Amino acid sequence: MTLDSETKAVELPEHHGDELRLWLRLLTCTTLIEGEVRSRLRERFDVTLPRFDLMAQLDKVPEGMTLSDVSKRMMVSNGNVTGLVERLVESGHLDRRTSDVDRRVQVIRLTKAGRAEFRKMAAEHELWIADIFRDLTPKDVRELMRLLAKTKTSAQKSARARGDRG
Amino acid sequence: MTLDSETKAVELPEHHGDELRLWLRLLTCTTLIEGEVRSRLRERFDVTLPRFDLMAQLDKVPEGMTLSDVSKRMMVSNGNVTGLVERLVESGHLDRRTSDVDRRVQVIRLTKAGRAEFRKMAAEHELWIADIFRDLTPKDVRELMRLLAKTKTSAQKSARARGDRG
DNA sequence: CCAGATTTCTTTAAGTTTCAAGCAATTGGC
DNA sequence: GCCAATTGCTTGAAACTTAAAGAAATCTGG
Repeated sequence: MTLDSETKAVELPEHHGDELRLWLRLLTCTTLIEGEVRSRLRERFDVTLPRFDLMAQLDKVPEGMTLSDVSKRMMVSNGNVTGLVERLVESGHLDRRTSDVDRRVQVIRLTKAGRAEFRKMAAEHELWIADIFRDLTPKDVRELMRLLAKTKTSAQKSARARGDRG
Repeated sequence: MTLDSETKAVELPEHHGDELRLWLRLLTCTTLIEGEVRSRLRERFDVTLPRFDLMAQLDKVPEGMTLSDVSKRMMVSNGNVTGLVERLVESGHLDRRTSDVDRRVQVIRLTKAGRAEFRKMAAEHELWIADIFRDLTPKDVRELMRLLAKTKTSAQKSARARGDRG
C-alpha cells in the first residue's frame, strides 16, 4: 500500500490531463476549420468571416434584429457589433433604422442586395463544410452532436457557477 | 417513382444540413469555453489568452523555439507572433536571441520569471478546464477525443485537397 | 562564385476584438 | 411627476489578427 501510493504520487493531486487534452483538440479542430472557411470566403467572395457570420444571423430573421440580439447570438461584445454593422451598412449589405418604440434600439436587416449576396455565399459555404466533414459517418455526426451538446451544457453550468459577469 | 422524386425535391441537391449544424455547434462550444477561459485569465492573472497560449507552447520546450515554430503550432500568422513576442519580451516573460547558425532565426524561451508565472497560471487553468468538462464521463471524453481526431484528419485532408496555400 | 529561389522574420494597412467608460432613452418605485 | 437604476448603443484605447509586401540570410544549381 505504501509502495502503491508512492508510485501514483505524481498524479495524485487529481488527474485532469485528459480534459486538458480534449480542450486542446477541440480548439485545434475549430481553429483549423475556421481558418479554412476564412480562406475560402476571402478567396472566393472577398468577404471576411465576421461579416459572413453577421449576415448569417440576419438571414434567419427577415424582420431584423437589434444590435444586442446579434451581439448575444454571435457571442461577441456590443462594441464589436457596432463597428461591424457600420461597415456593412456602408457597403450596402445592411439596412439600419431606429426603433419606433424605443429610440435607443437600432434594428438591422439585410438589404435585398445583401440577402442575395449572402444566399450565394451560403450555398457554397454549406458545400465546403460538408467536404470538411466528409470522413465522418452519419453516426459519427450524430454522436458528435450529442457529445457537444453535453459539453455546451456543462460549460454553461460552469460559467454560471463562477458568476458569469466578469 | 415520379411522385417520390417530387416529394424529395426540396432536399435533392444533396442534404448537408447536418454537417452545417455540427460545425455551428462545434464553434459555439469552442467560443463559449474560450470566452470563459479568457475571462478567468484576465480576472485572475490579468493576462490575455494569446499570451497564455504562447507561453504554453514555450513551456513545453525549455531550449526554446523559433518564431516560425510558434507560428505553426499556434496556427496564427508570422506577423502575429512577431507582435506578441515583442510585448512578452518587453514585459520580461520571454528571452529572445538570434540563432548562431542562421541569422534570420530568432530563438525565444521563457525567462525564469516567465516560467514561474506560467506554471502558476497553468495549474489553475487545468482546474478550470476540468470544471468546464465536469459533466462528461471518462467514456464521453474518450469518445470525443476519437471523433475530434477523425474530424481533424478529415478537415486537413479537405484543406490539402483545395490547394492549402490561399 | 553567382543568380535565382526559398526561408525567416518584420512591417504595414485594414479589420476585428475586448474592456471600460460614457451617453441617451426607458423603466420602476415612490 | 421625479429620481435612480437599467438597458442599448457608441466611443476610445490597447491588443490581436490577417494578408501582403518587403528585407535579410541562406540555399541551390549551375
